[in-house]
Amino acid sequence: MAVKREPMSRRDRPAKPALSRRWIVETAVDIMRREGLEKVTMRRLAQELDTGPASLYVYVAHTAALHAAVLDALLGEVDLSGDEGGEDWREQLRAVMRSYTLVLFAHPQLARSALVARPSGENYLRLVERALGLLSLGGATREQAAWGVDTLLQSATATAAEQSTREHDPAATDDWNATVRALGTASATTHPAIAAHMPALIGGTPEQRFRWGFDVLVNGITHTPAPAVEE
Amino acid sequence: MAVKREPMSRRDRPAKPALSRRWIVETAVDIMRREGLEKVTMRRLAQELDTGPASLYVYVAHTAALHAAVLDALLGEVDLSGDEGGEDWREQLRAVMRSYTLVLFAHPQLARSALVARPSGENYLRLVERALGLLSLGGATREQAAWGVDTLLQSATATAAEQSTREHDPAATDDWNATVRALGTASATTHPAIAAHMPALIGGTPEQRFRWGFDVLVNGITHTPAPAVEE
DNA sequence: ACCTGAACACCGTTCAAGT
DNA sequence: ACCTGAACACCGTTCAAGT
Repeated sequence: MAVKREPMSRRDRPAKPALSRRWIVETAVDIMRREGLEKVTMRRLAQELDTGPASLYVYVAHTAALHAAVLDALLGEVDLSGDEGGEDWREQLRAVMRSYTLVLFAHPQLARSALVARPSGENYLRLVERALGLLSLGGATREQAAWGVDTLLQSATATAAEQSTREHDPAATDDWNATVRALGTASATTHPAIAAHMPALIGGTPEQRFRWGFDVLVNGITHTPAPAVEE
Repeated sequence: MAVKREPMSRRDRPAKPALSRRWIVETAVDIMRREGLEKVTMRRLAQELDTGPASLYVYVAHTAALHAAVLDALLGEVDLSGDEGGEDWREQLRAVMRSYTLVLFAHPQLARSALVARPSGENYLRLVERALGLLSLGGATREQAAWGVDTLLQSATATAAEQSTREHDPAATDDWNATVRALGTASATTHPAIAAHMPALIGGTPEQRFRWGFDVLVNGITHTPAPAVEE
């Protein structure tokens, strides 16, 4: 007996889920993992979702908001435990910041969008919460901790945005080479200080730079008095 | 008697100068001042120069390089004297960094492009030269000065990139509002540290933040030992 | 060497019209 | 309320062909 069945076409592949913000963002993350953030466009995403670009605007205000949502999803990968750091608040904070930096390094173009559109998703809040707690443990005042978290995250984000571009964008590599060349050929007579600082200006391993940059900020944050902010 | 004359059309307005990198960049700066960096596109620029976009590629490798050239031109406006600062190296450096920050704040979208494509023009070199000199005066080692300049410029640039977006881009204002709202509504039970740091997290005048941020970095840079970089 | 027209392969966003 | 087709107004970059 033939079984009565629905027309097959709809069942050949997993049914196309109804449009929803959640599903849109998941698909966007997918495209980013496979092809990079520059392919996460409204048009391309719509195509992947089997609809027209106009449909997305019901759930996403504009492209920047889409990228911000992708970023927050990625921040879910940050290890907030600070486990490697042991008991010391400073080492734990270092581990958290290292994890944050690594996530951004692994997804290059995202760091850039974080500088432009400050994230505000759940994973971002968790990260801020954790960093505030660790700085407080280290004896930072309320203002020092609050502004310090800002500075730490901004610095890590900016570093990732700079470095990442260099690694993945051929054009940006040119720019970096141009900078190195420009610094290198600055003559000792016209730019004596540059010449005198030369090996250091372009040297240092990424790990050395990360460690020093982190220590600079934490030392500065905990030792520089901040004015009180009123309610 | 009728005077014999050339066809007028060519003389009605200042003769169209021959294409040259110099003239291209000047025109680009012009468009940016009038309409913002987002209008400085290859196509728009070519139109302004009365030619086709393809012609520009003889002088400019790609759009990012064009924006980098515009940025370097703008950096000519930075006051390197540090005059307001008096005799103290620290106050002079603060004045220089303040001037740099103000230039970027005045030309918002440029800061963003500086983070992506590191500048390497003459004006950028002068700025680095000056900052290195002042940090050395303050007793920084070669490594501290070299890496410190990087950090100072990066921090100022990132701050401008963040703030500037908020001021000029309506969408970015939304994002900032979203962040403030997200931080503000983080409940005391799920995010106690955020709640505890609340007025400070989003508070402080730009001037307070600038001063504190600068002091954090300078204190950190001069007090944090850096490993030696070999030749 | 320098310049160009034309083409290729894309974008974001809006809006009137449909369900 | 949600979804869509179609349009508007743009992009960057390449390349064969010209001067």
